[in-house]
Amino acid sequence: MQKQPSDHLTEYLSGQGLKATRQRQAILRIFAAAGRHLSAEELYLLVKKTAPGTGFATVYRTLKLLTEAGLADERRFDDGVTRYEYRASHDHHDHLICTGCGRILEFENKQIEELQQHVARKNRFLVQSHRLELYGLCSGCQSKKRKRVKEGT
Amino acid sequence: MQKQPSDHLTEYLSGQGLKATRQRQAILRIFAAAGRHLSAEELYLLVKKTAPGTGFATVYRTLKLLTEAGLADERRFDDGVTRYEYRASHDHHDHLICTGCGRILEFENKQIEELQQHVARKNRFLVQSHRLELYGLCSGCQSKKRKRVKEGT
DNA sequence: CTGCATATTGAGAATGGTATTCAATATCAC
DNA sequence: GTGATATTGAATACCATTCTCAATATGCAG
Repeated sequence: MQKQPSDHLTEYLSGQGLKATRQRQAILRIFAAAGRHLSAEELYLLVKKTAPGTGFATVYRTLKLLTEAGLADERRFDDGVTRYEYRASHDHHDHLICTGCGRILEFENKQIEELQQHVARKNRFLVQSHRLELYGLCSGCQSKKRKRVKEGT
Repeated sequence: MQKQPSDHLTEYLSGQGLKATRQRQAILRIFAAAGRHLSAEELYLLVKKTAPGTGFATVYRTLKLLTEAGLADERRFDDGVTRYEYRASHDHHDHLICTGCGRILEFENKQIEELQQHVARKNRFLVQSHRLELYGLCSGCQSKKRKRVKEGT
């Protein structure tokens, strides 16, 4: 049987002398099930449906906790809101962000990573982390734009 | 004679029906002379030395204005503060950011840009802009760290 | 050069996301 | 179960950014 996210969390918590509360378990479950980039606010709204008593601060703090536990990644794109991404087993990846509809696509490119290391070495720089984001229009928003142009709106 | 930043600004302003005020001219001059990434706060402190009456809101608004006029670039790194960079003639570039001392190095890599386009095409994505930041330790901070480890502090 | 319409300024206050405080409560080792 | 202590939820603090508004500066028309 595979290790569940909840096991991972429980382990981390007991290792740190922290407690596995009802709220933390619920938040993790809902966060993992959502399977997309969520802000604290968005997750809070989801959590409230199932567990109405849960406070915003708890959701907020739990997201930080999950990040420390390695179960989530913090992402700050250009709109000033911090989003969290559930970290399944998949590797590091970067993002394509549609400025039209806000959609977020993921990608991975080994060659780019290698070139980054190359750049770092040239500057005697030791890379701890990186972020690469491409902002633009997804295929859907490109068609919409073409249509608008054609119709002259 | 080369076109000066102030000319560029004046042109932009009159084109938009805006006014070339004392404050805007002073802010641009000081910003251009600083030649590094500055937050609104930092620039405000610099401007106050020469032109004490100038308000923070004006510095802030002028930085937005310079960005629209193409004389500045807005950068948001991971510390939550927006920084502005004077746009001289040099091309687009990306950043190495030292998590030890906050130092910012710049780099440019054509191959990475090409690979980004390749990734975009594969996803039928039309890139409008991108950001690539490498976070880590500059050579100075690496030595400091080694020293600390050696001394066991 | 003068007057006028209007863009701009500066101070302060509003905003909005993030982070903390604190008394009440839940957790868990014993 | 009991007690020490981590956690919760509500409210509040924080802080960069943005807006408001009355006073002022700008620049065009005449």
